[in-house]
Amino acid sequence: MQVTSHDLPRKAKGHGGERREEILAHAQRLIIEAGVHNVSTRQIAHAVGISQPTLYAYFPNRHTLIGEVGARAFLALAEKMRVAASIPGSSEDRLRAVAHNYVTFGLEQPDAYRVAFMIETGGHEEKSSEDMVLTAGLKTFALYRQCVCAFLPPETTEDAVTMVAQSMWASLHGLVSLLIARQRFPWADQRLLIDSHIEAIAHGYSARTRP
Amino acid sequence: MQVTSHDLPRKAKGHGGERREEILAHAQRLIIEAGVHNVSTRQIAHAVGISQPTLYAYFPNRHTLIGEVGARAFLALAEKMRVAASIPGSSEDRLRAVAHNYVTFGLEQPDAYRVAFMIETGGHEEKSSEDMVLTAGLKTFALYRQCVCAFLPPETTEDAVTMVAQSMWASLHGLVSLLIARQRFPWADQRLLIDSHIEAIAHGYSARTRP
DNA sequence: GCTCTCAATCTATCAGTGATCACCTATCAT
DNA sequence: ATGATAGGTGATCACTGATAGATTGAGAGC
Repeated sequence: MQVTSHDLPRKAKGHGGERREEILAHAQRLIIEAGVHNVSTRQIAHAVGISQPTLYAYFPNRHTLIGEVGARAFLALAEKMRVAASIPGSSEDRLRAVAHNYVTFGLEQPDAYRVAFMIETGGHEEKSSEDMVLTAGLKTFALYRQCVCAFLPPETTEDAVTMVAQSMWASLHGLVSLLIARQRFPWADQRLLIDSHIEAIAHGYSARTRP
Repeated sequence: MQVTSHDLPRKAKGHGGERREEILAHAQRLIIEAGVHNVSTRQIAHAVGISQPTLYAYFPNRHTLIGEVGARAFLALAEKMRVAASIPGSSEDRLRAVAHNYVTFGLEQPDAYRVAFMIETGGHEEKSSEDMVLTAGLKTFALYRQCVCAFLPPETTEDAVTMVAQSMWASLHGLVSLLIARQRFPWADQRLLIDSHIEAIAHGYSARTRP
């Protein structure tokens, strides 16, 4: 739990934004190291080398700060998916690849994933914070939706595409979040489970040629 | 936020268990009313009419107390699924009914569901607490697995049944947890989405007669 | 160079949290 | 009646997120 407290001098006049970035970077690191619930504002401040109240000059509250870290995790996920979305092959292959990268991201960076998806809004719903994650989420979802769109028959309506994409995403999220949150559950062989899950998702919405 | 502080006298000698039940009942109520993160040990104690340290005579820590509330929510969910699992019709109908009741439970009692499924173990993994939820979870899962087993071809191996059941459950959980946690996301029509999701889950693992 | 301004940051402090301690006190078997 | 003990307490600890008000220092204008 050794945290570096460099104690660097204050930022120049117009460069408060840099501090902001530093804070976010350290917050992300600490969260990944120790888990969301085990990181306090004081720890973050100390890691950055500033006093705790200074955080509140950059973020209205802890929730918003964590939320922004989550939003960035979302974008990292989007990047991983974007890579998979541009491999050669059939649209189904790409969909599978995207799904695979999605799951992999969640399992490799469980706390980033947790922050992005499993953060509980305390109920007060402070717009600013929630919107931040929401916007990032929408951006990432749009990317996923595109893959789904290419996978579905061309005559599918926009609304139908959206619905299918949301359904598929939910299925992926369900597996990842459960694997993360319930590690001691007697899961089937993880590799098989993931592959089978992704296969079922693709098959579930493939042309329902019910004779 | 008015809480009843009856201030009833102490329990008789062998009846500490009753207090325990009272605590759990009030904790559940408060959690459902205000959300998991907005309920403190002091609030629970005050609602029951005892002092805060007394809680620690019945539960080793807050996490365990909340965990037990979650475990009970699990059992309530199991009961709802059990009802759906015994309706007449085909095994596929029953599977759908169970899935529907699952989703409904989550949406109607989001905080019970949150406690049961979305509680973050702080990482320290105190066996007692985690096992409690895990045991209840296993019991509920076993029930679901039974429905899945009846739905699958009789020659399916035990391991395969387990895997499919876990995959299906994960899909259901994904939808419920996302609908709960991201209420402001621009979801498709909720009724349609749920029906379509359940349909896709069933179809995803139906006989893959790929010609 | 000097000074003034204001962003950047600090110290001090708040109320509330989970948890622990040493200590009462009512009940019950004897 | 009495002693053991389950049941329950007030005081307190270390820590949390958050706020108020004072202070520092970089840069603009002169």
